[in-house]
Amino acid sequence: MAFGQEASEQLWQELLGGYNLNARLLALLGDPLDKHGQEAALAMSQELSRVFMVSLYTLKPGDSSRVAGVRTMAPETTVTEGSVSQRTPATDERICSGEEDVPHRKLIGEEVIEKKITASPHKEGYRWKKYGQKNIQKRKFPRQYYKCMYSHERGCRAKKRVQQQDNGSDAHGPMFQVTFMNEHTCHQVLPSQNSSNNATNLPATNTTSTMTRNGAHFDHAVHIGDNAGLQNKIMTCALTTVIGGAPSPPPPVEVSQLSDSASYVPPRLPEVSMGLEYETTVSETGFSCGSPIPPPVEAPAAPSSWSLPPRLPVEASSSYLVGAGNIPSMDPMMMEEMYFPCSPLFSPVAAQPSISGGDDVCMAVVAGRWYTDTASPCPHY
DNA sequence: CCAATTTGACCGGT
DNA sequence: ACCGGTCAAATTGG
Repeated sequence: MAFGQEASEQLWQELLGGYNLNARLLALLGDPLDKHGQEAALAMSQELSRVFMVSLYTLKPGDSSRVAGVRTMAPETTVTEGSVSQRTPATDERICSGEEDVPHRKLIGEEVIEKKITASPHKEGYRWKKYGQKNIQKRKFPRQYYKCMYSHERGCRAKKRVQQQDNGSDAHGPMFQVTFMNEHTCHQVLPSQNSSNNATNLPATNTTSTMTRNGAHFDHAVHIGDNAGLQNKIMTCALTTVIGGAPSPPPPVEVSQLSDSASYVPPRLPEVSMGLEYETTVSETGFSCGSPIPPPVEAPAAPSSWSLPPRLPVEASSSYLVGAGNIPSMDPMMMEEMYFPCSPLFSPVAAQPSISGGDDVCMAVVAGRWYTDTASPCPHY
């Protein structure tokens, strides 16, 4: 299987996100769960399944094309084109965006970072400011334009466009195409960051609401700490376990480790949809707008410089999946059914009615409880 | 009152 | 001239 550098990196990030999410889940399971806790745990578990599925799709020999077709399993599950293929160059935008009918318009100085189809276009972890809305030819719904909240004060050029799919409305609700442009450059430490976002909160339980006082868009927000040392520690442990076949899984990340600036947060937390929105707060080091690109991880080397032992990681890691033996040879469609069976118990859709808050209400998890983001105009989709 | 959103005008590429 | 993207004044809402 030709494994491109981009694909490796995407896989790497996907798995990092999965590992971190599992650490959160473990932390959450450390205490007796109330109803909200169970819901959160279930959502995390489902998201983990998604992470593994996407990763396995990516790894599946000679079947990378299937990856791009991983269909949305839940209203807020995301198909990230960038995660399954190359990042989308602007010149390929039409093809990837389903805008073949729209004359190509060159965006000078705009680099398309990622495109994805999602039911939750505002939960990828950044704060955005809406600066425009436009009816687009042959589009049923207007396109919305956002730029980074820190575009001015930090000169961040990151933008995103949200386009509701004309036919994207399936049983799970409307789907949106989200196009991200330009990397965030707003992750610099902000000395004036208020101290209310401090390290006293806990992860899984140490989340703060994604709502801002003024109701600005604040998507699911796991903010990235910069402690490469901890990342190294975690990843070394994880890989030692996975690749080396250590008898026990890597120790869970200490809650305290996750709760401060040293916390490890995945480069791009897989969209913990299902209403999961985290904001791992950053303390004295200041606030990070959150870059999806992780700081360099020293050990192991970056994905581009190490080769995945073919299939071994998959098989090894699959041991952590309940009932997921022999996955590498499994047909992808079977995998979908395994991880997202249509039963009410496992269906992400059915599993979250109580936490979805309805079609137009954004939810956030704070200390294991669900909060409604009524301030944010969770676009009346 | 302030900050975010809305929306019509404007700009520039095609 | 058309159309998508952006700007900025007006509006809205907490």
